[in-house]
Amino acid sequence: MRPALHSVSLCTNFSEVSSFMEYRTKELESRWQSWWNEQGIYRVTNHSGRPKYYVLDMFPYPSGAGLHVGHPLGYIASDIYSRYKRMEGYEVLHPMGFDAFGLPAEQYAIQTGVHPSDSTRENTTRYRAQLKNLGFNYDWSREVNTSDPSYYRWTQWIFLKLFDHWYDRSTEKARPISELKAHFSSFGSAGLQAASAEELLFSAEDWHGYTPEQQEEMLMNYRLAYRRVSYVNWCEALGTVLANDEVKDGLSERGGFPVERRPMLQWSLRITAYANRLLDDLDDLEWSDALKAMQRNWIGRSEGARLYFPIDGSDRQLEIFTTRPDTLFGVTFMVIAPEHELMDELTTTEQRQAVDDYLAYAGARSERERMADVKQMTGVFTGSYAIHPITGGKIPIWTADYVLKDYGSGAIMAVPADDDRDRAFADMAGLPVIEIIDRSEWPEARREDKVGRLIHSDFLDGLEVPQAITRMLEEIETRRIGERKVNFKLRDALFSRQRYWGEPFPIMYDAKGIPHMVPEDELPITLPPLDNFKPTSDGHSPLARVRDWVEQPDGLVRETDTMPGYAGSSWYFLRYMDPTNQEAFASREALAYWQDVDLYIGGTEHAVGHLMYARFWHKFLYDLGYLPTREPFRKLINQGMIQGVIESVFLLKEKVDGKYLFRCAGLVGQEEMDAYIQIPVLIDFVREYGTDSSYLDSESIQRFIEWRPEYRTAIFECSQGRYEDGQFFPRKDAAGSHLVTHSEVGKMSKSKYNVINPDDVVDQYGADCFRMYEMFLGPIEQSKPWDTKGIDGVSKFLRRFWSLFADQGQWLVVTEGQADRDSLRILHQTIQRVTDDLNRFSMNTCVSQFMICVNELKRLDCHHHDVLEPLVRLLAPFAPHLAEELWHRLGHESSVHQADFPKVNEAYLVADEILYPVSINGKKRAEMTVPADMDQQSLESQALALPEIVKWLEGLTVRKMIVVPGRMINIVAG
RNA sequence: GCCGAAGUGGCGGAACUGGUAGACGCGCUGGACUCAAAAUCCAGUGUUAGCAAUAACGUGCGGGUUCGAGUCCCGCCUUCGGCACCA
Repeated sequence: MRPALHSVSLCTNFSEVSSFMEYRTKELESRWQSWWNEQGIYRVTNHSGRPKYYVLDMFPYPSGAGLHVGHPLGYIASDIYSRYKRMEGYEVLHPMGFDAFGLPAEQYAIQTGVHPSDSTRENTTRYRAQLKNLGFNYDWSREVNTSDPSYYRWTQWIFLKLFDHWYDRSTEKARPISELKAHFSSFGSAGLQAASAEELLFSAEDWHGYTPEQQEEMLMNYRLAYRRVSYVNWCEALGTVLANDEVKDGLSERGGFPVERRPMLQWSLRITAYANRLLDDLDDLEWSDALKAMQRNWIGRSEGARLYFPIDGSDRQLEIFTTRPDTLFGVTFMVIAPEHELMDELTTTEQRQAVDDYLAYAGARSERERMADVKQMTGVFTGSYAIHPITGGKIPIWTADYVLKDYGSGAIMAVPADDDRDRAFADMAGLPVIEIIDRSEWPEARREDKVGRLIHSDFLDGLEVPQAITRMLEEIETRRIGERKVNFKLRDALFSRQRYWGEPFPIMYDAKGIPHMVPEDELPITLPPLDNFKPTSDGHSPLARVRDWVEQPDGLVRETDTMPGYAGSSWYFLRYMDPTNQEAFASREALAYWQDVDLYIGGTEHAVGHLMYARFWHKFLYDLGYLPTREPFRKLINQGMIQGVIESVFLLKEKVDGKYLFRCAGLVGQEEMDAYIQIPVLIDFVREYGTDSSYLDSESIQRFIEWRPEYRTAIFECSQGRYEDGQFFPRKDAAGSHLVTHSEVGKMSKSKYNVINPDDVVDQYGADCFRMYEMFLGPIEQSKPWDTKGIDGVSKFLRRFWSLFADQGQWLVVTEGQADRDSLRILHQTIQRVTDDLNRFSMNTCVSQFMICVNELKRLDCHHHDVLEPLVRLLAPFAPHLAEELWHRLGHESSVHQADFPKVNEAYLVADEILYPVSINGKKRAEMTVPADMDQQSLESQALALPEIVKWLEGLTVRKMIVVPGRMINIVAG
């Protein structure tokens, strides 16, 4: 074998000869990053002859804090997979962009006066640099930014389409408002099956008799983007309305300010129209069952009946929804939500005062308070009665806040005998209970089990619950007192925000308040310049202050609210397909080519919010004929979080002699924890960070004090003595101070001072090493704590990989000629394992296999070109820089990322010999190595002849032999 | 409370369809090289007993199915994530 010394001149910008032997990450990685950039190897076209594959990352909100090591986990996995797919021959769309509108930039602007567009630009620049530093194969020419007018022009355009369409339930499809008007004009509401807030009944004559304003108001009942008065989460401190998923425990998710409920005229999106399809189409998606369950849960479909209870002394009736129509004879009272539209009408003069007091009380209660005392029932009698639709009996109507305005019809029939909440309320209010279900045969059963026999229920008596439900549903329909109904927990999505930093609505109002669409050719409606970002005192967006923007020459005024964060993120995956198109959000050609996202990787935090809205918008655009697919994201993987270790020190709540006292965690007992506050410490100060014994020594206490000067005079009580005023006073003859810190695994966040910046890791170990280490940590879906110590193993692996090519101060040591069988076997085993594991997104075991392979090749002292060349291609998706370097050193001039992915040759996997474990009654007792083609009989006899087996079988009879070819032999004896 | 996921060495984790539990890496121990250190290389490392060969035990707990269970079934416990007065 002769060493093949490939010419150095192949690598053009090579200056130093010595670097040929040394693996120096920094120079090598930046060199290849710029080369890829110059060569444009990650550019994709919309008309390649190759099959397409679309790999998408959830794009980030560019916060001021920058990326930490947790963010790139999913990006690395998608980068590896998209590189693999490209090498497999696909045209791979793998883009990145920024979800750049949002509250933090606006809050920052209020605090500092820095315009959100400036801070956002700065943050995106930083993010982009951090991402590029990791060597991702994004096609940056397709970058999108939701706050860019050329992007949000199309967000506004989609909004106009939503405004201009309604949902036809008979065809399960969105249709233009013009067709709805035509229907009203000819037939009134007759024959219409539409998604709407309420069912309106009117004739064509009625329609023609309405004023334009009245007509417009009726259309609002059907539009997919519509205005309504809704009770919203009003946050005084932020001066804005928050979405349900932006409120946590009655406080704003960001900032933790109190939130109250307040009525406001708001834009909403009629996502409920799509509830059925959003639910049904989940079945075909390759999402985790857990995630699908979350979405199903959120949609919350339930089957039951809608019933109408006449109101005593009125021609109105009370609509209720129930999943248990069989319990109708057990109704002893009705409850309406405090916000119910009939509230005023139902309140009698005698009860007026009591009701008003209650409404004031309920309205002032925050979500948090309501949640805090779930079991505490409150409510008052309205004074009115409903008529039981079958028995004709009078039933009192109460109001209570355990009934929710937005679920069902905002009113219930209360059956205290069969519902815990109704029972609790009846007990509180002293209302009667009629037992209607005999559950004596099922003493353990609960209501949800739907078992038992009906009693005191007229024609239902003696029936089992399921039969009673069916029977009652029939009865309801024959008597025309209601109908079968499917109800959803899903609510329409609130779409207005009283903020500056979001998409303006392409809507103007005339003098009568009728909204008009801004013509398409006037889009985008851009945000006007502004320097005061505070909301107005009456809760309007700061845009309301910009008079010459709001008030148009023709007398129209602009909508001053802006769209919420999820507007831009609900369709960004489509824009990547054709990001610079001026004529459409994406060309038909591009949409036809890319179709949908094949693989979407992102965090679980968007499980219901973003993923639900994006599916809704996608389906809407599909209905309008713009998209060829029903669902946007075919396969979805949720990456876990990378957590940090939060290090904190115990500070005694009460000062000692006017001084703060910190005490070593080792000296604080469980039971006295309450006496201390935990102060997080910047992890840079902590010795043995992340371990049980992490501590601060004298020097790091000093740094801590410099960092938090308010503790300058504090006493630090350590296990070995006391640290005070810059001096350590040891107890007896103790050596040094050890203030043990408390370590717990938790979120990596700026406020916990435990953020690890990927740039620092890359600086020390290189991007390839960082990437592989993140993958090596464990399964992609699992959350796990970051531990910098373990990275040495991966770093060592990469250097060993390198040393297969250049070793011992020699030049390239790659040899030509026939490779030996052992080397080829480990190579092909690795190809097989890595390919399989890639396809099931088991990146951590890929890395392990690479390590096993390199260990083996080192052991075999293999430097064969025919082994190393495919290995470089195999490693390329994982360590793109290193692979590119070695690829070029092997004499190639084009990129390794455009080479073919190696294919396994099964011939090399066949082993000549097999090692069989031999067990007796399932316990392994011996091993034997035999030729791979040995037949079963010989295997059995050879196993029985093994000396260990003979010894163990003494005094036993062999009853049975189990031989699994290639795997194991088990002897059953007794 | 409901829904979902997961419990394996000192640590991160592996074990694909029920077939040698602990791959790979970290850490630790010992050794080589070195004046020394780092780096590198070699060996060992589940627990218990034993000088050892070896044996027993061992995948959260209790039971079951099976020749054989980390893997399947039944019942519990713990942790994490989501939802939470949903009629």
